[in-house]
Amino acid sequence: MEIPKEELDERKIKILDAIIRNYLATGEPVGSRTISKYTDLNLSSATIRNEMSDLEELGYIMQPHTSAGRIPSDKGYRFYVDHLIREKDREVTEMKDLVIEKTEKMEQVLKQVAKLLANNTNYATMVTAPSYHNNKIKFIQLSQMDDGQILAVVVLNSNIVKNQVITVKDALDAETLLKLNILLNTGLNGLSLHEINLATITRLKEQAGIHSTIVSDVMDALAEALSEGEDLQIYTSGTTNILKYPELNDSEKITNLLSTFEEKEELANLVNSTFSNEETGIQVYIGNEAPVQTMKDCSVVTATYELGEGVKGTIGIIGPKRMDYEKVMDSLKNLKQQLDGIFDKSKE
Amino acid sequence: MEIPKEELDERKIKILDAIIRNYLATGEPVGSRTISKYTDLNLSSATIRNEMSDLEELGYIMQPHTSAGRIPSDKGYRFYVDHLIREKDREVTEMKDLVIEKTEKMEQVLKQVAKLLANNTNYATMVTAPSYHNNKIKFIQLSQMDDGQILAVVVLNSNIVKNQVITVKDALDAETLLKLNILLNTGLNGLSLHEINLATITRLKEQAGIHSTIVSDVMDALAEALSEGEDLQIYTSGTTNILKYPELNDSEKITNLLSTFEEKEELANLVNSTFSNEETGIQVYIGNEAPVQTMKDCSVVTATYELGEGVKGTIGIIGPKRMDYEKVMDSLKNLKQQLDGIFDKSKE
DNA sequence: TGTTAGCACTCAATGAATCAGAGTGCTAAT
DNA sequence: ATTAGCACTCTGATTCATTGAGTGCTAACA
Repeated sequence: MEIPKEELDERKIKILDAIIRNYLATGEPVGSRTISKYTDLNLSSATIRNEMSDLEELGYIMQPHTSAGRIPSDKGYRFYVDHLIREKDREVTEMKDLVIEKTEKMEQVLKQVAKLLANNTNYATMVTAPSYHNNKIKFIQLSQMDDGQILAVVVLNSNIVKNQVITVKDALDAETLLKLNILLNTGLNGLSLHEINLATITRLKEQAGIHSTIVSDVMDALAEALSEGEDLQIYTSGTTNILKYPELNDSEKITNLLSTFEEKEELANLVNSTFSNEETGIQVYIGNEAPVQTMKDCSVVTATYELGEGVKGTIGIIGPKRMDYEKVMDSLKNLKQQLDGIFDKSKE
Repeated sequence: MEIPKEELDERKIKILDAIIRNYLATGEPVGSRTISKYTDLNLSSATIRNEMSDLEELGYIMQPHTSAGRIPSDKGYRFYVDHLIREKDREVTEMKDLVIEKTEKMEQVLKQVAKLLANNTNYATMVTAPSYHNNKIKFIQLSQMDDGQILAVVVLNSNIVKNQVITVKDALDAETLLKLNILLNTGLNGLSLHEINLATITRLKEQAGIHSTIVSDVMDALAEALSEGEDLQIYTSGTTNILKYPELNDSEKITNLLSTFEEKEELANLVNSTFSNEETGIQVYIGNEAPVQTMKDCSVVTATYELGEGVKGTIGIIGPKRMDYEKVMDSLKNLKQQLDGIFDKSKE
């Protein structure tokens, strides 16, 4: 990926660049005459035609039909994204609107992010809540709620709170409850969720003695409360934006896409495969590269943000292949930074 | 509404009925010949034509264009819904799929309901969480989470749990916390949310003495935690179903409709105006009757369910005007009953 | 050898013209 | 009051010609 492919000389690259930029701007196939004027290399349309013919043979561009101009192929877009995008530092003014309002509720923040991004880009967006896997238990509290019902509250390191109601045979007296609370807190505090293994659990049960069944119940509840998070909170926004792009505006495509957004399960694939990847933390899927079949006519750009200690979430933008990659990647980079920081702020 | 309008004699009603039923089934404008065969009254198409001409003049049906059959007008649909739908007891078999799985989480249940209903009807659906207004406080618990942070947990009568993190200047010792907990619980338990007035609050503060500021904080937190519910939780499902109906399948309409579903704010109007209304608890909006402008080409059927003691929520179905009103109303009745019951069950 | 002018050719998009079919409204007969 | 019959209207599908953008190729040129 490092070496600009040898198969393309300077001039071809310039032409390819011009074609793609022009197409991104207009959405129309671009012809040789246009390029002949648009670029600074002073060449006649005929020469451009020859070059374009080569570029097509190499697979970077294609014709919708014989007598039309050229549009970029997936390979073309890929080349553009990998080599042609300038890392120009865009004025930050434009990003002003992307300032996240500070709120207590994680959920609110994420919804806000999705919305903001959708409005700002005119594409569809998704944001996932951070995964809890590496999150640590900060605090556990059991309280008697009712005869026969106990409320278990678990607070995780990033101030995420989970509740679970446990039904027990007989009410516990205050003293026992206090003991259990202390037991659980000393036993589990500071553990990350997958550090709670069988050994930990049996040890707790032993210590609980006569009340070991309660401990079991609590562990079950804990598992359930947290596995609820497992099936992944995903917030989407601006899904109707995709209706704006004629190349996607076909009844079947729209149904498929919108369904994918509504069901959300599929989107998890995007998230799962998006982890990893290089220093920038931003990943671009063009057409079929995306791990979600229904998005084969789209491009997807994702970023992962991190709330400290491996607690990660994903932001994604879904739009037509001819999306404004530069702007989108910039917006994501910007938001990613803000989100990376938000944890510390919310702590203070 | 009681008296079948005198302007329609027996025969006209029969014909209108036939036209509407036929149109609901096919979606095509229906002509005189069709009616002439479809009904048992043995009349020639010519006679039907005369009657249809009358019906049109009276505003019950209309022609998309001169040489087409007739379709029902809003007034026609209204008449149909009010007078023509038979209260036949539909086999319950068909409803089998509509059994709600019992789950602890209210949120899960509601999402499930929306989905179930959407799959079953092929229309778009919405379900709102019950409003808390008349819900009573069951239990409050403050716990020390961290230095400077207190976790407040509030459980409402219907087992809805809300958390709020409170930041305080200095940590409280266990004893004080216990006192505050007792104070709050004895002071607020069993009160519905709007029963907490200034008098209650000042009394609490007095009793708290030196810690009155904490009480203030708690009340603020309480307000915030519960007002979050105010901006109305609405779950939608099957929104892409509306793409299936050609009469709605027009780019602009779709954008508007889907946006309404995504934004959700507008949907609140449906909910607010849907309260009240007669014994069945089911309400039908046809076209412009709906309090949401974007739904002028749709019909909306809503039902309110009740989780005891005035804690109400709404279920709604949004589809084309030619929706299967009978089936929809039956489904809603069915679900409404199940939901009305679910509270008691989840208590046991 | 690379570049360019010129020309024939292709194809999508547009619009006019035509035609069939469904359905109506009206009139005259029963 | 009902019906048969017919002229009329309008939509939707089909065909056909026209236009214009853009290409590929060839031959001339620097």
